[in-house]
Amino acid sequence: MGRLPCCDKSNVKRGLWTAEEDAKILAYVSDNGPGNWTSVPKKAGLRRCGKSCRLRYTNYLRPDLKHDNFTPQEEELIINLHAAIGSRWSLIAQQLPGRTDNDVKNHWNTKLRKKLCGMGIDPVTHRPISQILADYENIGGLPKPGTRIGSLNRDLKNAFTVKPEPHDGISGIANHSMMPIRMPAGEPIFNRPFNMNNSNTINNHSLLLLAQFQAIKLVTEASSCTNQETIQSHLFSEGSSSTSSSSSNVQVNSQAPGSNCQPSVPNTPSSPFSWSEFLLDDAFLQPNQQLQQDIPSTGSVSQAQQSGYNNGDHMNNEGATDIGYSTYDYTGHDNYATTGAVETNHTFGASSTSNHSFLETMLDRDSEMSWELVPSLLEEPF
DNA sequence: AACTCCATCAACCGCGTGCAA
DNA sequence: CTTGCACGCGGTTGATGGAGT
Repeated sequence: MGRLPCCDKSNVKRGLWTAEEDAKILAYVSDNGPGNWTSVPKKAGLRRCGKSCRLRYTNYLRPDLKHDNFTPQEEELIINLHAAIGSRWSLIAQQLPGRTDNDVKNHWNTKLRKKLCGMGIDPVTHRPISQILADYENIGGLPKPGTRIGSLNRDLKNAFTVKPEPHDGISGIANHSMMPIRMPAGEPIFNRPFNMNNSNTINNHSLLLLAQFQAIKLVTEASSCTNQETIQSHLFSEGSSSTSSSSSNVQVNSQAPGSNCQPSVPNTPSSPFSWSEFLLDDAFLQPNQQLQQDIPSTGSVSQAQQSGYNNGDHMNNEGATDIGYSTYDYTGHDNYATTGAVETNHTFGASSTSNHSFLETMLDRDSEMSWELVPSLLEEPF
């Protein structure tokens, strides 16, 4: 019961594109506009899969694309957004005019991840590697050899072998190299000790969302600053948050090593979240150590509420997005839409509507989160 | 010079989602 | 309500070229 192939693989050319093929695509698009990709190969006289044509155009031939190196500002934005929303490359790319999700993803995987490792920061959790290791020691000794902690194994080599580069694209961040990335004062749920025995927690799935919300808020606040130093002080300094008080009403005393904002969490309400899914590779975690999920969600997000994400997540053919949140401009610059169409400019930090909009996008994937919990968790009204 | 290793990035793949029939 | 199609997304692969030995 496999999925049918999108085209006759034996009859299509694969591999790198020639200038001639590029010209055919461009000619087709200039005549007909982008879209209807399945019929493009036939109409344009190409022996390529329609999907491949779309990819070639959107990732390489689109006239608005930049092909030069990423600037330090772009790199910093990518890192900040990755810390906030994880590997949602298309969302991140929308904040970077002229960059595609593929560009951003490749740049992250080949450059930024290694740079963070070299700075002693785990690129998955955006936490100091030393702190992650310390947390693991706290929960019962060092992991067995071969055990994966976040992206530690994958990047361990890089962490110790990264060479200094003459042009450090993220030098501003590198200045903070061994400084822990601090969540807003009082709610450093990423920084809190990982206590496997304490079951007095809210829904663990919600914890991850809370972490994301806080990170999003943080990035938003930072992005609203115009001056680089202030941005960094928001992101890396102690006590620089708007969520100022400690999170006293909810015990948030666990964290998800390796989980970050790209949790490999089942997103269906019917499949309960378990820590073991985050710690799948961590053989030393015994089943009976899994945290309990002892608080049922109240007022879960409805399907209607959730629909925002799925509509807005996808770019339309013109590269413009459907709903407000995704055109929010973290950098404070003009919104990006490849056709030049600009939608209403929402300000995430200043608009409760857009806050909700953004949260809806997260809640769509993580629908167990209770809306009522959000303000109290953040201790700040939306 | 020959070979191996590694980084980069374009391209591919499978899956999820929206939508129309 | 179901089905099939089109499209977009994110993870992964593989070709290529440069660096190192």
